[in-house]
Amino acid sequence: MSLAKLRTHYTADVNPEKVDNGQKITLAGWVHEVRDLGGICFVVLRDREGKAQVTLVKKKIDKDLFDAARRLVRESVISVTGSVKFEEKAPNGYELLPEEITVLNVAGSPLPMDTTGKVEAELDTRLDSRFIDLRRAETTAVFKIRHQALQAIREYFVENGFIETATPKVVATATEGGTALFPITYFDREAFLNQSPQLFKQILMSGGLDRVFEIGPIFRAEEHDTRRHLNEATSIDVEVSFADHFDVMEILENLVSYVYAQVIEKCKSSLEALGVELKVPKTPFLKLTYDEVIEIINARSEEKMQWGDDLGTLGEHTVGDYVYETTGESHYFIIDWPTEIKPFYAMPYEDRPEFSKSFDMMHRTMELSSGAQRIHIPDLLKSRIESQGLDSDGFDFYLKAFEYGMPPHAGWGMGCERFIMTMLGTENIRDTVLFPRDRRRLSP
RNA sequence: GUCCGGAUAGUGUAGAGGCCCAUCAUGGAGCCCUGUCGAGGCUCCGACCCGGGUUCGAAUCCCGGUCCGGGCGCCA
Repeated sequence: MSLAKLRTHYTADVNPEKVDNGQKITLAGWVHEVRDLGGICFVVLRDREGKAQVTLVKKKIDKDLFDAARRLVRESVISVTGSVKFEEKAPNGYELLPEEITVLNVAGSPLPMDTTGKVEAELDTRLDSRFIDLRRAETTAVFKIRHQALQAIREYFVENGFIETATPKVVATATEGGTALFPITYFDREAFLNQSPQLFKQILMSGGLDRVFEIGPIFRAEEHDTRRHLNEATSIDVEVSFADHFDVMEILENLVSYVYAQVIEKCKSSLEALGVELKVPKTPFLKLTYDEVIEIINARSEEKMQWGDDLGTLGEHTVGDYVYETTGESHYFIIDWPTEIKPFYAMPYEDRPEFSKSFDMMHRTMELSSGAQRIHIPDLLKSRIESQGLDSDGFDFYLKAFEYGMPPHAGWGMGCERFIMTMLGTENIRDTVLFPRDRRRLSP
């Protein structure tokens, strides 16, 4: 049973440009629906790219084939060989007049959820039965777009002289402090799942790789419980030598608008399936200083902020709405954060060390990315680690890289799922991950 | 962690102390039907999260538990 025998075309590839009227083809996929009208029977076959109507007229076709078709069980896997008939009355402008229908596997019944869009299912139900959920065009569309976005990200980096790297996800010590880590057993030692490639990509700068990017999983053991947090997420990370924070902000905003443009160009049908109309964000993004952000929040929100506080959710929304109302754009930067509330590796300004050369890239609804120019001076770095209450001994492997020629450098990390979520306006970040890991969900 | 809300057929829902051996849709089984487009018509099938309590009577009220959703916190 060769593949060519089971499928010669995807449903979306059947059109007058590629296929002749009357040509014999084989489609393979799932039984989406069976509409038995008595004297005529329509079987809708669905594959990854779309749907095709298989039409059987009782009088004109073998009786056994007709009976077999009308008894097909929904969501069973079939392969149908027949001749193409371009027909205005058919949904996609063509139908398949079958000679042979092979049932490759029969689906059980009842199904865990509806695939036709007639009955909604809750996210939890959908995630429990992701294999069925993915058969819905809306769900597939999200992952096709995610794929295209990641593809565009790689293109952008490669075009701009970046090297793709892979750093360890199993590590000996906490990297940055702050977030909680998942402990694991590593032979007879305790180890952790890495929360960020931060320290490693900086070591690569000492190694002279100059411009690196990495797209990989990060793990956070926080017991947060919101629509925008995951315990296993995908981080898009960048580190650039001989650059400051403004240089890498430029890379970031250009990347974001490039990805939007590519998705708009290459994912038309997926965007349509989701009912999403995208607009390319205008660059450069607005830059607000931390001090300006405090003023905006204190002027416009119930929530009052003092210098040195981090932004709360309400504050993020207040500023996001302000930016959207005044510029019509959703993306913006918050720059010049207090050194104290940023990680130890953020470079303080030489002339006002209470401020750091750091930034967050925000979407109207949430934080997407944070970055900074990094400290490349070993003594300063060591004292910053200690002043944040961390033990510098645990950072030996990292600090060593700074003592034999570390160039000045800057970088950022962006949450891939949040990026996709804000792009598509999905209500829950779990919608953007095939098998999300959150505080409660460990399976499937 | 905290506050608020919720749990009814496979799925999504109605239900506010007796109207409920529970509504509707979808689905499944069967019958009718030659162009369906979420086809249509008829018949049947399938459920009150768990434990305790109040009451003559509980899906409905109360208490405890479990699970789920949302806001905030933590965090990216």
